[in-house]
Amino acid sequence: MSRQLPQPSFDSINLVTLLAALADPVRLTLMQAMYSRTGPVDCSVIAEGVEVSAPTVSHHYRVLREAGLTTTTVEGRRRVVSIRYEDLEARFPGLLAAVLAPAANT
Amino acid sequence: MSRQLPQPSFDSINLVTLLAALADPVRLTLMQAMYSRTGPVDCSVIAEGVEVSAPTVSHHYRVLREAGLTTTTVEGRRRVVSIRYEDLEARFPGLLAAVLAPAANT
DNA sequence: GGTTAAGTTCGATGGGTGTCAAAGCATCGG
DNA sequence: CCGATGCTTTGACACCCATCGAACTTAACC
Repeated sequence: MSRQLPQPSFDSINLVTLLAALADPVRLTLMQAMYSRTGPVDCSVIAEGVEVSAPTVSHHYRVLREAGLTTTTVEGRRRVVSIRYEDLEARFPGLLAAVLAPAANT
Repeated sequence: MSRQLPQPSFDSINLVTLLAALADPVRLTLMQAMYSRTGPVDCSVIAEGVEVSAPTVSHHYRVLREAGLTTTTVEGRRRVVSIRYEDLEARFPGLLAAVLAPAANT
């Protein structure tokens, strides 16, 4: 019933690509919003605090997914997104916490 | 005798700018080369493994410095560069280690 | 079926950026 | 003083990227 959008395998997650994906205000905001919650969340909920058009939000979700940061599944008309915690922690230990920690927001 | 090139203050180090600075193959290579050594090192020594022209190397050093990642001092004809360990660790704990750890190179 | 709703894809556009060659600028050595 | 050295600046070029409006796709609902 719910299919998963294509994403890079664990081994093909690239550090430069990952950093480039995080190096954008909108995408960093999305990631921080996901990080402050637990488990998969509806895309539109996460994107609420962001002030860009729908196509732009869609574009940013794609960049995050193709960088290996998130997993997106299609459920009906909606998209559910979640951070790839285990993969990222195994690949680059401590990176998520360092970048997305609330203290980094100041 | 040795003057220091301008760099952002501790408070004005921005996470997005910092990530953008790291999200480049050449600059990441430079940072990793600095990270594997202790203390300030000659710019030209660090840039040995990089296959770009001198102006490009100079450009990348500037980006790193203006992002708050490095400190550069002028000593005669040479430039000596070092990572701002203390500042970065205080500002974004664990970030340097997560990004520049040798394990991330694989 | 027809309609609404949620997201995506498709151009187009404007701004940013990595790269280099050439010229410029201090600095050291003779 | 003069040439060599180490690095920067400038200008130019190609390319990438964030953004949006319009059109499209798919799914829920009456």
